Amino acid sequence: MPELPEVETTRRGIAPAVRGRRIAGLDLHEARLRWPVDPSLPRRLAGQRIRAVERRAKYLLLRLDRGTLIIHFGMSGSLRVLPAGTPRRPHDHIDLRLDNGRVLRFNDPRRFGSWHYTTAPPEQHPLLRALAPEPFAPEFDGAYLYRISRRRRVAVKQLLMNSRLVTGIGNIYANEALFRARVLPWRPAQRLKLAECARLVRGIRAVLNLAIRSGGTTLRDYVGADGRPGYFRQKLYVYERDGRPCRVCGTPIRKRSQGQRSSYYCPTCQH
DNA sequence: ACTGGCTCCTGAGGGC
DNA sequence: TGCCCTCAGGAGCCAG
Repeated sequence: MPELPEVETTRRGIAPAVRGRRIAGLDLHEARLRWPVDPSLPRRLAGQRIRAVERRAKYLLLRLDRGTLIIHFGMSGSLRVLPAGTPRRPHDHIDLRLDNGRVLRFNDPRRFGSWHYTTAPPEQHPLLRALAPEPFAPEFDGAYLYRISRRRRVAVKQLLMNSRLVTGIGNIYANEALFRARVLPWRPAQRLKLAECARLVRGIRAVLNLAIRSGGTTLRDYVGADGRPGYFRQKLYVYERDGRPCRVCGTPIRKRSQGQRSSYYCPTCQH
């Protein structure tokens, strides 16, 4: 799923229902996620209050009294707020029961998601330690992108999807940001001009902002905290639009395989 | 130090 | 209808 806009939409959706609540219990129905979920989680979390709901890159962070829950949605994960006692559906793996009669329920058909708990500062956790700056942080600018792309031969699209270099971007938003910056996805990173890097930063921020405002992009599994899909899909310029006319110039959008993933581009607008 | 390929898993959709 | 193949919002890990 879940690139930055979907995680952020979930964060905003669940925050009002969970912030300040006490954890009544955790039901672990399926621990075989990307990494096995710690079976002592129920004991360790019970009774703690949820102090804040934050996001780092594509990770959702629940700040508790004595530690932090670090949740990742993988390719197909989602988190919903439901009334206690709502019958479980297929792939509902974890329930975080709250003291207000609600349950925070994690569903993930492909089980690429993860749940970790740490009592150390979360930024020191191995999964978060090496992450690049947030796309909206001041230090993430054209000069930054230009600097990290020197000497790298990888295609610019791969660079955008490398979380040690750029965070929050997956296949959908990489394609969309490249279209907005008018840069072809397979351009070697080291050949980018400073002006193109600046356009990419603007394109990344614009597409992420708009997607957040639309509640994210739903292709298959993703739903927000209220169970409703995101509707940014209708505003996509290139992703899964091959054969259809470019919204800017009318040229048919093309699709090409790049590193085990699909790239979509306008052969006229992008160079 | 980079880079590309493989891997985990389930489900949907297309071709025959 | 059913079977087989390909592909899908991620990203850690490994060999070269």
